[in-house]
Amino acid sequence: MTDASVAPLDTARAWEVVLQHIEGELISGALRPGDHLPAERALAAELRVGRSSVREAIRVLEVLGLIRTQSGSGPQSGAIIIARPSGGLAALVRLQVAAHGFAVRDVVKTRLVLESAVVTELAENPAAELSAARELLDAMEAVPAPDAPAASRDEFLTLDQAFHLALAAASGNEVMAAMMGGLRDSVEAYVRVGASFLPSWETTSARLKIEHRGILAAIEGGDAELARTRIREHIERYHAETDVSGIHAPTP
Amino acid sequence: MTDASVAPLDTARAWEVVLQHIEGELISGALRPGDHLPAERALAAELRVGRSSVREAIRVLEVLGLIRTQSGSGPQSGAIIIARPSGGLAALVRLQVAAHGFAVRDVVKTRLVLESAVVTELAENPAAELSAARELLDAMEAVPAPDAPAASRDEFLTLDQAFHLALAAASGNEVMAAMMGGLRDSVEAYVRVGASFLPSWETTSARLKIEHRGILAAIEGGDAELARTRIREHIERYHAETDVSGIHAPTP
DNA sequence: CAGACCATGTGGTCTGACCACAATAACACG
DNA sequence: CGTGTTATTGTGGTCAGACCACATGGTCTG
Repeated sequence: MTDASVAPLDTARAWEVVLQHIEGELISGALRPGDHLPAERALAAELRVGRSSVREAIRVLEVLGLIRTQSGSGPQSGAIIIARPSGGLAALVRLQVAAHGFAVRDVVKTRLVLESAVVTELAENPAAELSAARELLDAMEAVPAPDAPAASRDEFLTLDQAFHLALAAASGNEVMAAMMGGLRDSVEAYVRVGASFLPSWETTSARLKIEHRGILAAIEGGDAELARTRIREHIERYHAETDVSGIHAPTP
Repeated sequence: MTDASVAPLDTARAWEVVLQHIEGELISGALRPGDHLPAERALAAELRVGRSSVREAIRVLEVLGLIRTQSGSGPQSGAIIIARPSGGLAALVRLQVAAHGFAVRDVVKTRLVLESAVVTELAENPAAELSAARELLDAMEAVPAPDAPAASRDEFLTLDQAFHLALAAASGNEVMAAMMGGLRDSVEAYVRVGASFLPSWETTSARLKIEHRGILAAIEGGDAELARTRIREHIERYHAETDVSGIHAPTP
């Protein structure tokens, strides 16, 4: 048994050792998406660190969206390398916005830049697979919006986000897709609050549907310039309408 | 004392409770950059969770670049909210690349999109403060590059990155600056490896200097289109030259 | 008054012990 | 012989307590 508490020997904290070990195995290809990480206890023994240190590294990987953990037994249990990235960026951006107070304006601006690039890419690539986006638009039409109970508003907003993400996914650039998702999530709260203050949700949602169709049409028509213009107006108008800059924190 | 092991009561894991608690205090403004988090033991007692759960949350925040931890005593010890965000995105992207979640190509592409937006913004805004970028270019000229010992190469690359970040900072959009920095950092390793394989570093660095001057000149001349073209060629050419896509893993 | 010296508080780590859960193996019973 | 039930095993999730190394600040001594 190793003597207890041998922390600052190598300057690298124990959990960093674990993290670097796993990263190394990812780079070398010893670990690939779908693979299981060794059990926490086994990893701890292998690397000669405490299980708590292993857990701290595992936690980081989980939040970063690299692995998924599941207790219990069987093939689905343990820590599994996730193939498709998700969540991590959203959590990061959300927390950075919360902590450092990134201006919502800057977040929206950045998102606009990315979305413009996405639609440009799609418009210039006729082979783009847009059926997913199309289906989401159909689903949006189907949302019951009689007089907009909060539930249907939320459902619509969810579909709205899914539409934008579908476009990003269609572009094939997962980095951009993940970033867009993260940026959108981080201003999500503001959007939902703002949406509840709209004079007429029915009017707004109808306009949003039209704008979405317009964006998709521009892409399918191969008109990148038009697609850029429309996505810009779509985002800018929406955030102008749902502006809640005077609400933020209840500064008395 | 609370009964030991009361995990799946509320469906939220203990460390998530801690994370959400801290996030809430960030959003509400109770915690601001520069503030100290409560001591781990105190936080654990307050939230009725184990210290290890608190540590897992702290670890996540640290990797995400939100806090800095320092053992010992005094004003500099403990977990402190970091003022300027850094590192987090780079770590995330780097690990995602390692896990094959992101392609380096996509990372570079995304960076290109952001940088294009930055130079466009700068070119269209005559009031932009570019003195920092200018000074960095002067510093680059001064780097002794006789026959490029590795040290001067590294120094040059550092200044190179600083130049790009200075442009982003000048645009005033912190989100974009943070993302650009993170993306650049995440491919840093690839860049440095590639740079060591260049046939003639002297030639390359001379070209890079010229390109940098050209970008800055286009911005100062208010020619957004030209600035975009130049930044694109700058980045694309560089990554074409330092392409190490065939190196990666020694797939036998 | 200055320097040495402990007391204190902090993160960092390890160990050992539970719990809840899911899959599987072993078993008993009709 | 088949089938349903019951241990067994292995996993993450959590907690509690114990050290260590370190930095600080007050206290004590020469």
